[in-house]
Amino acid sequence: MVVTTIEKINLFNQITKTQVRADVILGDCLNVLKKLPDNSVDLIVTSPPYADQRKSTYGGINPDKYVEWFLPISKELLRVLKPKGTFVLNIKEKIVSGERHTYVMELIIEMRKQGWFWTEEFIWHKKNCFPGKWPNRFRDSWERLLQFNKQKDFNMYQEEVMVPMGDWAKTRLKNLSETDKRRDNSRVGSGFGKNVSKWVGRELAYPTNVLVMATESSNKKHSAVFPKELPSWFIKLFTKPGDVVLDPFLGSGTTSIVSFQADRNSIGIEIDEQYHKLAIENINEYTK
Amino acid sequence: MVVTTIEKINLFNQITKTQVRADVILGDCLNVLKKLPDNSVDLIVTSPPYADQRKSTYGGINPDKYVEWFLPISKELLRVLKPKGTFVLNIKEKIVSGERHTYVMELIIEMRKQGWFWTEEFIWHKKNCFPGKWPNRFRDSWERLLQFNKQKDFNMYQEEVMVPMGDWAKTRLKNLSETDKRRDNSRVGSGFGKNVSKWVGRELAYPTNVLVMATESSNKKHSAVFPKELPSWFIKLFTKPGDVVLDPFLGSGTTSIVSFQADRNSIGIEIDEQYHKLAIENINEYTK
DNA sequence: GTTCCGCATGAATCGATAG
DNA sequence: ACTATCGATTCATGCGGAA
Repeated sequence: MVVTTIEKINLFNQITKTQVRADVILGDCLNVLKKLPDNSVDLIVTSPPYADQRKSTYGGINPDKYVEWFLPISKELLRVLKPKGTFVLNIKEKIVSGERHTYVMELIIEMRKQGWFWTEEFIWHKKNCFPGKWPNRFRDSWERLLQFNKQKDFNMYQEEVMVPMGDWAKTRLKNLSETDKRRDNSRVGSGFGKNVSKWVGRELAYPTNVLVMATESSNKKHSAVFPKELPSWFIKLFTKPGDVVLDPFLGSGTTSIVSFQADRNSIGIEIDEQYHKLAIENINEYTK
Repeated sequence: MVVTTIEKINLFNQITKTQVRADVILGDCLNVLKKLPDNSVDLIVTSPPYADQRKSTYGGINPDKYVEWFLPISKELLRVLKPKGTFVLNIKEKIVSGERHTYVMELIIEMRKQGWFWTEEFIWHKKNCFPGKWPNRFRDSWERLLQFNKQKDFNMYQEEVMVPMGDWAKTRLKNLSETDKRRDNSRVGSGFGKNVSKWVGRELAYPTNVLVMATESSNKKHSAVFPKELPSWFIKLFTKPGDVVLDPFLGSGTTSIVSFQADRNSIGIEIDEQYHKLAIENINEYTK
């Protein structure tokens, strides 16, 4: 368990003392979740092991058993989430004997029966997807980001993720070249809102439900499951400083890192001892 | 019914006579489909009315009745499709009382029970999507393009839709040439010749399963459901000249136009008399 | 310091081979 | 026949070293 206190200077040049906790818990998420109190988490953002992936740590969940495996977990997540909180689930179906498996479709239907609202489906467009060539399909360059809520009324801070829309963007969109039509080079709607202050005075636009982000594959130290921008974007969108973010499948610690950096408390659960250790190392490194 | 004969000069400068038919049929697609013979269509590409859309023509299908309404149609489509043919379904779920409806999820599951293979889900990323702002969601800038097949083995002509590579391609090509020269000077190495020849002159890459295309908003005459590039892309990918393309919800005639332009026969079915008339007008205009 | 270039590295999938 | 493992395929990205 990691508990940290930091001092930060906020955007208005006022010195504030912010106490931010980053708890990294070793254990099976279902058991750990049962110990968390009701209505205590503002945002759950996670990327659970996909079917037949991460066999070493999760034993490789069979696609046919995936829904059955996940439903008890989502039930606990529903309990610990605050009424106005949000659950963002990063997932993609595997190909089984030449066709897409339907476990994600079934999961959505079953989670609604549990009481979840399926508010939206964002698309994560991975520009640098895995290479390969097959006779019957192209490379898979997108994943689902399913937004679930406990009720229709939830917290959403849209202004925090606005993206710059300069004149160049308008011109580009007007005069789409042949290449532009085929390839995505535009940053609008990509979810990049890093230095919004730099763009003050320019025109800002709301993003769409398609996020264009590259994976961080080249980082040798820790093979990040998803790029930091991804949880960071949802944290800015669905929480405010001081809120609590939960990731029941923490992996290498990405969610905890970006939560800490954004002054949000976080709870990360990881079943694998090696990943748990790695997560703590990464958090300490990125939050020095 | 429109029957047309055109003369074309093909790539080898040999004058050939190509007979391409574009049949545009007025009627309810379920009734018309029943008259089509088994295993006669190479590609079905369509954008059916979404739930509660086009109320005037289809009476506004209730989201809860959508699957029930579509299944008899998809059953006929399965029958008329050739064994190695493909069905591309452009669809997106509507928002019902604040959340995404699950009729598309249910449709996929039910169509598999009918015998369809759900091979892949392409994403159509609409860069210039409909403007607007809502307190609880962003603009919807993507739609599903569901690929269904009759069997695991189907026709696919991947080379027809290759896209230009990134800038690094030139560098890579240059380097390969350098390497090739060095190898030629230093050693005989018969095995290397093949590899190099594969890359020479190659500046194209295979696309992914995310299509970035802008909608055609400029045309005032008819609010086109999808841009011509969309059916055109799938026609090139899944058929060859002389094949038969079917669109059971033709609308303003886009599928027939691009089929004709690509030397594919087409069958378009449209229930609404005004749209049927418009489709014929558009086809005649674009194929002069 | 910049910019440029080479290089390793992926939540992959298929088909062939082996047990 | 059915499952398990392995090699081949392929391209955007960021890092590190070099000019």
